[in-house]
Amino acid sequence: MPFPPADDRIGIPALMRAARGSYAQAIRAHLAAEGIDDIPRNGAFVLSGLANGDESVVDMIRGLGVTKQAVSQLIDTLVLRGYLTRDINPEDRRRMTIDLTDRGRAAAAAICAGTAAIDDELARVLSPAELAGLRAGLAALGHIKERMKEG
Amino acid sequence: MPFPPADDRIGIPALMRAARGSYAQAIRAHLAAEGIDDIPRNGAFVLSGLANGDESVVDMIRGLGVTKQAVSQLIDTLVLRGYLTRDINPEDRRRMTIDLTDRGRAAAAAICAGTAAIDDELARVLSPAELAGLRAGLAALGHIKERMKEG
DNA sequence: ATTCGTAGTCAATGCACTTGACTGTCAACT
DNA sequence: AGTTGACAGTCAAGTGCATTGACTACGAAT
Repeated sequence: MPFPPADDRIGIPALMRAARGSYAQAIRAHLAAEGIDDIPRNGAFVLSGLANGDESVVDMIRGLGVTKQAVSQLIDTLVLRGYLTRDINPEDRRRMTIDLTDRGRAAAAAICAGTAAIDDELARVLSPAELAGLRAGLAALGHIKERMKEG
Repeated sequence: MPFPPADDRIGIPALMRAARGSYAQAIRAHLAAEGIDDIPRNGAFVLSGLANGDESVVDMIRGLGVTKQAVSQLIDTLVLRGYLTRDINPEDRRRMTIDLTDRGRAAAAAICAGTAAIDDELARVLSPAELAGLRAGLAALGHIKERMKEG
């Protein structure tokens, strides 16, 4: 392991990479154990978003960092696979109202259980202070681009 | 922002997603400022790996979490774009010896500067304790899959 | 000399995302 | 009312990056 590049520095890049891959795999494994193996990459995010108040495509774009077209397609395949329904919203006929099917609700539950399991495992391994640092650090990374523009 | 799904829990998923996107963008922006805009996604990892001791394709697979074919292709395009050279290793003619060109060295330097800048920004924003927590947390996430299998 | 494991590439494929153009709907202004 | 502009969403085509499976070439061990 000749990485990370620097020495006394944080070396976030390598850590980040490893974390992201491993984390995604852990969730996928958890879902597979429940017999769910046809959820596309960002599908988990959409499903749990739906379970927590999101309703239309635009609602989902915010947290997701991709274009509306991508979300549209994503929803398309989730509808196709029986996780969602999509209907015109009568209050604003431009919008779509996306809803979970039973299958979708089950999947969303499994996803939440999976992330909760990861959270629990983290809580078991890390001290409360480390946990807080992790949250703060990830949040900071979330804004890092804007911050560096200013600074 | 109806997210994250849970309440008193960590909500790592959403944080993670935001962090990863923002972080990648920050690095790309930094490279673009140096006139470098044709580095593929994992290219930065390969270049800085090269600058720190990696030599062959197998060396890079370890940290990267992708197949050897993918790495091979990645190197292919980096060679094509003038960042790397690739020659047969005379000591073991199965292996390839990958080397940075001048252009590649410049890119690697820019990448290291970019990640260092992010590290610095993090150090400015976070307390040392939070920083340590971030590192520990990311490291833990990196092993989370194996850990959860056991537990 | 055979056999096996390793390093790497080739070719085909698939998924997810992007851009650009488009439809349909709402809201505001004259 | 009629027009203009912004917004929600989809369609279609193309790209980037990964995957799988089969293959070549080389080295090491028996």
